[in-house]
Amino acid sequence: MKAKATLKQIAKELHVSVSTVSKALNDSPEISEQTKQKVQEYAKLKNYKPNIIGLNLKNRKTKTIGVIIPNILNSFFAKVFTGIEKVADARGYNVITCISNETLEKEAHTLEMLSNGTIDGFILSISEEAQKLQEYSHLKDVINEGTPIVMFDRVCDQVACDKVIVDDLDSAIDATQHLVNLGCKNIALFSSIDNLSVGKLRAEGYYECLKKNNINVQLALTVLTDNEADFDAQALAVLSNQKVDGIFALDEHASVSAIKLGLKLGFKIPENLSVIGFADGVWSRRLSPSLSTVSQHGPEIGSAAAQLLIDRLESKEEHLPFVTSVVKTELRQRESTRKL
Amino acid sequence: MKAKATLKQIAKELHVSVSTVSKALNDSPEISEQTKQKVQEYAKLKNYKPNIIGLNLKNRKTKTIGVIIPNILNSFFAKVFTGIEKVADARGYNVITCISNETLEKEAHTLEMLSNGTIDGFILSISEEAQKLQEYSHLKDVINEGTPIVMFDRVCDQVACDKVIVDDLDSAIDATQHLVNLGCKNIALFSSIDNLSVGKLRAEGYYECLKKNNINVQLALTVLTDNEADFDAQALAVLSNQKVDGIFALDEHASVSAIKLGLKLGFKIPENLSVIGFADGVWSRRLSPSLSTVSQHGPEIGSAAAQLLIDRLESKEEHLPFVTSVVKTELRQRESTRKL
DNA sequence: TTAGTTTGATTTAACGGTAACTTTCGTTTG
DNA sequence: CAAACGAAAGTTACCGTTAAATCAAACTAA
Repeated sequence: MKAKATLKQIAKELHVSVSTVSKALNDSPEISEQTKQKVQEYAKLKNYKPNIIGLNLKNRKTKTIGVIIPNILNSFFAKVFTGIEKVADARGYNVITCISNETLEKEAHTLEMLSNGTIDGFILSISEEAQKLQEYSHLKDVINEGTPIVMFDRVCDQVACDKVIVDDLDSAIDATQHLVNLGCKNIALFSSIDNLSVGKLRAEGYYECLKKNNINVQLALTVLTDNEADFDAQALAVLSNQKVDGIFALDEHASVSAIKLGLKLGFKIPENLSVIGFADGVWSRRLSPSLSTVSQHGPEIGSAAAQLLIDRLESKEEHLPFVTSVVKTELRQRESTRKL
Repeated sequence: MKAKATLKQIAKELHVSVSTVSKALNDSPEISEQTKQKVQEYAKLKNYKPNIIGLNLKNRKTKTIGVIIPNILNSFFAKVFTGIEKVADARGYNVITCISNETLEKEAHTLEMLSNGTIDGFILSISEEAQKLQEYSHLKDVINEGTPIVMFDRVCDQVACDKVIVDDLDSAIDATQHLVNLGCKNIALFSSIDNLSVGKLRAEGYYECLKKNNINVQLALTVLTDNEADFDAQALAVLSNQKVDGIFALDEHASVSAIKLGLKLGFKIPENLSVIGFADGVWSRRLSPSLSTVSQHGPEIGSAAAQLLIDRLESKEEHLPFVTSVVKTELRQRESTRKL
């Protein structure tokens, strides 16, 4: 292990000054071709790479983005992450990733730890706990200190920043309408994320659509929980006692359970039970029957968020207005719904 | 947005020297209690946070780990990542994450980009392409420059570094043996990762186990591909023509396809077809029937890797010997295999 | 010839922080 | 009363890099 080459070292060994070396390597016109060549060759020989830390200090920026994700095992977030990473990489940025584990404490701690020069800006989706407690001061603080934030998916109105969301309300209306169009009369609403802003919006879309079609909301067909265990129990009850012929599931767990419980209770899917769920593409395809989904375009959300952040970071304009970018969802019909 | 507080600023505003402020904030005994208190209070008021970049430069380290993962959508890697992140966080390290997308180019590029002071060490799983081409010089270069690497899961003997692996061979033997014990006579081998070191090892375990039980390997029951499309075609053929009564699947895709194709072709699982696969826990449980798996303990692999790396980074010992840590797998019986 | 410009390099300062090494000054102590 | 000590603060150098300012020598033009 040879010590890493620095400008100083090279300068000494070539008997020139540090700044000559620096300029030569940056191809400055102030330096003669001869010297440039000599320095560049020697630098290559020594495998010189400019130390980024020194540069960061000088430039007061790091070309690094902090990403805070509630849970990387949720494939939606994993997909968003791929979108972020791709754009960041293409534009020359690194990504520091942290997992809040849905806790406020970890989220706030991460924000605190990284907002000291380590990163230039954040992309995050708010943790369940922060959203439940409506505690957003840690986010505001960071923004006030001058570190921009882009929020995605789970956002909150109270914080002024760029946002990337899915049109949850409209998507839910469309999905529900699709079930109505298929002829479903008793459409159940399944959610295990009723604590999240997105969960509430999607539920609202369901209600709105039913009203528009003059269908009464049946509380007995509604499962709104904020955890998987409660959900499974209630969903089982609803499916056992009712003549459900359609299910609209608001999250991945609810979607999978809908199919699994439906099959177990003897429903024929999609013949006498149609299921549409918010879920990720890869696994929806792998289920049998494969799940018709509201596809959220995770990678697009991620890349939109990264573009927004980097655009802001690189803009000389100090007071760029905040934008909220809406990524359209798409209804992907697979085997769990009848064809129209 | 107020400018961030620096020592210099505070010093000027309090009419003391920079080093007095620095020492006061670090609670040095050289400074009087009075001054300390004054400085500390003022710093808190100004919400001073030491700029990490300056410190990094001084200390010649960043307390940041670079993680290179072939594909974050593969839930095994996502699980490993959670393990890495958890340990890193607990020990005060940040994690920069990059996705190689299974390409050599991105892997090498990432290594190159980050090994200039940005990070203290790497944790990575070799990309498919690098493994196929047996191209490891980029890894050796980084190590030679003094940046330690820990490899996990997909490793290679040619590079001297710490490694964390699963005992793929033994796990495969155990899994196959379990199928034999269940009375399976015609056990198919399903792999869509035959290009990877781990895939080859697992296949070898299958062969070894059959030999031990005096069962002939039937080529007609063997599907060894390196991509999902080929796999599906061949697997369908094998299942259509044969009296298969057991399947040992070496990766997630092969596992899911085994169940899906089996059901489609009219097999009763587990009554007349037992399936065991290498796969992730969450989704295996969600399949119907749920999949019996060789559980790879992703989080443990990640945390072991992070511990190894950080231990090395923080050791004063220059030439710590390289270790290979083996994380035991576990056979998780679910609905896709009969009970013994 | 001499001032003025070019060319090519060096010096210096700066980014933010730490720490070894001074300096200053009041208090003991011989 | 002066030398010695110690507390508390200030100076300086350094980490690696860039860039503005400066400098020296060679060349150009009046």
